[in-house]
Amino acid sequence: MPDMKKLSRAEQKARRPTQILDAAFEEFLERGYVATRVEDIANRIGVTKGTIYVYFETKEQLFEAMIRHISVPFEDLLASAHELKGTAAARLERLIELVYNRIVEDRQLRELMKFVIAEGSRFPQIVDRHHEAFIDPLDRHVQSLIDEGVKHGEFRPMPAAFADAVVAPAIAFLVFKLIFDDRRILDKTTYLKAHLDLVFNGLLV
Amino acid sequence: MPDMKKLSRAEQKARRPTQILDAAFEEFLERGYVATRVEDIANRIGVTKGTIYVYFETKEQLFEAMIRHISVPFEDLLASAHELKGTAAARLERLIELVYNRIVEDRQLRELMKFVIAEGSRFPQIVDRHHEAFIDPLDRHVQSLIDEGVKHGEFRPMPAAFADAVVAPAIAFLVFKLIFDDRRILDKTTYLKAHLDLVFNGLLV
Amino acid sequence: MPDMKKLSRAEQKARRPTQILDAAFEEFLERGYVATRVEDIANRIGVTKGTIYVYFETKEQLFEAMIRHISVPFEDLLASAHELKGTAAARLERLIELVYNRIVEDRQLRELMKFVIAEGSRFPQIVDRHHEAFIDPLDRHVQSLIDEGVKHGEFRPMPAAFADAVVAPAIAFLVFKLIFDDRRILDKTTYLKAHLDLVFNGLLV
Amino acid sequence: MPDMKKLSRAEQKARRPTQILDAAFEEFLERGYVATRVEDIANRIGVTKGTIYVYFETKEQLFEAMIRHISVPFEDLLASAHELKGTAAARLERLIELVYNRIVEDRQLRELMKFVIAEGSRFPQIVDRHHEAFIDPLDRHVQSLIDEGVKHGEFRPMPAAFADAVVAPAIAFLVFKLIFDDRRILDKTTYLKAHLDLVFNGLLV
DNA sequence: CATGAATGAGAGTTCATTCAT
DNA sequence: TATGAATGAACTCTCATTCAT
Repeated sequence: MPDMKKLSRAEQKARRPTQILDAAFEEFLERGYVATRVEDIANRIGVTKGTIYVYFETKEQLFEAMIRHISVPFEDLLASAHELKGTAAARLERLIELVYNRIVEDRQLRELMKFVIAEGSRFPQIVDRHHEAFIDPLDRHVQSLIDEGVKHGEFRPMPAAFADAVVAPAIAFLVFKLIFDDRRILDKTTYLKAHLDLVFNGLLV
Repeated sequence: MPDMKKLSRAEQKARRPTQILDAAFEEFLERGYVATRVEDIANRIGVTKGTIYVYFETKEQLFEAMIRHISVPFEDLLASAHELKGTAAARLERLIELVYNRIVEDRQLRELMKFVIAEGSRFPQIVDRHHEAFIDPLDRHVQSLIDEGVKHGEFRPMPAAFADAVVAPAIAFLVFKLIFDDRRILDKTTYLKAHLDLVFNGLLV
Repeated sequence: MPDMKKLSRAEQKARRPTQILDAAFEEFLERGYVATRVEDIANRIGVTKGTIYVYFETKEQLFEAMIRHISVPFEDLLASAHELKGTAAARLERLIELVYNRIVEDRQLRELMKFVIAEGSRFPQIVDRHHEAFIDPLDRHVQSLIDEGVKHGEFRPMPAAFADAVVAPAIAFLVFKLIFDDRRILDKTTYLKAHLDLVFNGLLV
Repeated sequence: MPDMKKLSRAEQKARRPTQILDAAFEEFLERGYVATRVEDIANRIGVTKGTIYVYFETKEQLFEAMIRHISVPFEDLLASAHELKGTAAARLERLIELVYNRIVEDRQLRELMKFVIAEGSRFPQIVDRHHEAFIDPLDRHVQSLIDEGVKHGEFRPMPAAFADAVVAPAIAFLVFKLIFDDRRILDKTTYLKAHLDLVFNGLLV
């Protein structure tokens, strides 16, 4: 029976990096890369500046590590998507739902987009990585569902880049959540319903 | 024949504020609010940093003035939209086209979105102003076109927030242009075609 | 009958220096030499910075000119003192009264002492000039009255530097007025009475 | 035998604040609050400007701390005065002597008066504090000695504010020492003798 | 591993002074 | 004579980074 109450020194030590990265996430988010002080990150977990430098060589490397830390890719989401059964339409609908759920539940995913936009010109790698890890896989999966639907006669033939258009409302939803945060409440259910209705029915009679 | 070679003091002075604001736009864009040095803005137009302070009291006020400077609202675009003739569908299609054109042509509009996201927590006013001046008017106009189309039997009845979903792909297009800038080419025509196809035909057969 | 209402341009011009010096006095007084901005002095008389430099080469020279401007020596006071009649005691009493009156009435004299103390190490000349123009003549005159009184048997023989001690309470009164300005009211009459009583009666029975 | 050559970190640290305050005293004295550069204070003790900010938040707070640092009140002097024996006259004479000694020996006390006059309008607290800690206690003590002397028939009845007049020559002495510093030598003995002679014998035969 | 005193390279801002108008 | 745009040096304060303990 392991003792859960107290962390041994070794465990403590092992958690430090994660602790720092979590604190860094909050601080960098709130103030941006340049305005965040290493000391604020340290204070947030009750250590001093120097301690941060024990684990990370520079503020820049800490930022990059933090980005890697919060970038837990869509793998699981796409894995779930692959396991779906049913028509292409049903599976696409379910996938879109999963994406909305993820956007609402995973704050780090949302804020990662903020870092991509806000710090993208300072840290170009994160832009590329973000595209490779999130946008592109999602796009491909949606496109393959569309292609399948078309092949099976479920969907009509579509122009190029249609997957982008299909996914776009979810992206816009994410961006609005980012911008307005808690200032304006965006209701996921309403938004999702409108999105699905658009995708599956279009506008015309 | 007037002497065109040099600007008189008076002319020079009249141009200074605009000149500074344009330079500020470029610098703030490239490095963000905090990392931009007032001196860089000054250097960009060949003056010294003191000169900036002749026209703007603080870096903060300069930033805010710059944001106002680049926020030329959609008024003209919406005015054009109001003058459109034809069915609701035709007018909606044309409006979406106009929006894409604007996104492609108006770099300042695009980058304004970047400032909203990146500096929104430092300058909350710009978030609200952006919503009032851009998002909201566009949304309302689209919604009124939809309502009209529904009334005339052109469009089927739609769930709430449908206008958001209809506009969303344009927003996503803007955000992608922002993020990838020149790193990845986004073809407006392809994107627009997919968007319109989605809106007017949905996905299903 | 001269037109008093408006100053001609020439008159205007002739007054400028005085106007500037008066404004300089107020500003330098309030903030001290270093913290006073040439622009504040200009604003006070409704002109711009540049105008000050038409009349004075540097801020330093302006300060020095201001000091000279407000240093209207004791000549008249001492002249009045010379015209006094009566016993040495009566004349000394009257002189002390005149000094108190001057301290109370002549704000510039009082504030000159402040400049001497506050800016003395930056402008050593004003220290010397102040001594020569004010302290020393007064001291000498008091000393000569004392000597005369001693010679006539009015006063007992006195140790060296007695004039200083006789004048000292007036100096202290001035300094307190300077320090407390309007924060603590110092009543001239009470103070003067105590001073004269001390000088003419001492403390003992 | 302890190693005297170098101070340990801890010792160094403990001394820093005092070291800084002493250096600040000298610099502020020489140039006044506004003209003193934090860097000069730092250089004086061989550290860099950043170090000052480790111990004091702003130049203003440093100045105020410095004033508190040099304001070691009269408590000991008044305590000594309370222990005096003898007639009221003898005790008053001794008190006046103690005050002169203090003025001559305690440079910080003298210069405090300079700060009160020169920076009083920028730091009004120091004016009040100075009055409460120095002027007022001294005045009260002198007044109580006078009252006692009057009660015992040693002194004749005196008008109001007499204590001020009795103390005034010492204040004037202090102010002159301040103004002329080393430019003009003021001999304490001569001055004190004249002062006591004035107080105890007045001017008249 | 953790600390925090110290550094030093800036960055924002101010202001005396100049000079073309 | 008067203006005020422009300059540039100076000054306060900040903060990533180092290193002795």
